[in-house]
Amino acid sequence: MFKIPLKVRYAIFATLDLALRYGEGPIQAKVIARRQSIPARFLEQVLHALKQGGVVESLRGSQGGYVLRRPPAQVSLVSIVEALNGSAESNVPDAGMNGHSLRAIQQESLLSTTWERVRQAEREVLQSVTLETLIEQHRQIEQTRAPMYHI
Amino acid sequence: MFKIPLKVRYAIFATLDLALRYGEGPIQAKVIARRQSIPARFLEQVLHALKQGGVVESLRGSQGGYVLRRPPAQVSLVSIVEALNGSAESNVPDAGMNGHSLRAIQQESLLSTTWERVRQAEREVLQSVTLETLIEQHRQIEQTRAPMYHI
DNA sequence: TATAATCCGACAATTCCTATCGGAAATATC
DNA sequence: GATATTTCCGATAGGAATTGTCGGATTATA
Repeated sequence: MFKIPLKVRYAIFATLDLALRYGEGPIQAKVIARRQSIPARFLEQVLHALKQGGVVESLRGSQGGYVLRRPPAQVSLVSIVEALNGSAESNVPDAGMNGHSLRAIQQESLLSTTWERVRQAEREVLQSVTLETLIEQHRQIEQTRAPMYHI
Repeated sequence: MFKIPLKVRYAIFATLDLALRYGEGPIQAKVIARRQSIPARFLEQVLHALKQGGVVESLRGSQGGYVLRRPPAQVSLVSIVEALNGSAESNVPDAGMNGHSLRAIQQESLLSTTWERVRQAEREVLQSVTLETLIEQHRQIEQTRAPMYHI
């Protein structure tokens, strides 16, 4: 319905990469980028945001890298998405009262509860999906892929 | 959570404008634009999309304009939003199998059900809100606005 | 015929998203 | 310590999507 930025997908697959190796020590952004086909330099930024959002722990310096802060089953997609938005995302383009007429404000208040309900609905779905969930789905896909070969 | 394009708001307030005058004959795009503070020329395009989506009826020529195709209580926000998207909106940026590696396809299939659930959740909320709903909310806001004056 | 309106395609302007870059700071290893 | 590695951070380029404008064709009214 509404467009989901590529950044979100990158973040999910990066954390999923970490989840698949949870407990094996830090993993470098460069390595994740190669494995998940994500532009390395861009991924750095995404991971940085995830760190600020408390999803991921970073270890600087040689042999450093990133680690999930919590086990995969406790990392929901909401936390990932919200980490990227910095918990801001005001939805109203320029709420700074600039050229905003009284009408524009009234219009906002009329739809605000609807938008809030939409956001809440989105959140609930994303909350119900964790990295663990995705790992399971991943395994199932891997299994059902082999039989595909003799078609 | 995910950004809602301005176009959507324009469409909602334009149809709401029609809803408030439902049964009083066609209303010109120019008039709606002025009343709702929407760029006139841009609104034309939005209304055109709404017509294609079956939300609105258009009458060409002098004394023409736009009319809701159905009573306000039967026009939900989903129909408005979907009219704007032309029922397309593939969500995957470039599913044309171009440079899409096998990995990219697998990644998509892993998240596709989640995205589908998100879209469905969005749809359900938008389906539950009709122009009639908004008119009622509008009236309530109008009523509670007067008392605000002596603060 | 004159006027008023939608229709339609093209395109300009702007904003947002994606991506890249250079270098600073921190850390492990030797 | 010196060096290599890696995250951190700000700046900014590039590109795509959104937003907005324009000219004129078409359709209808009067």
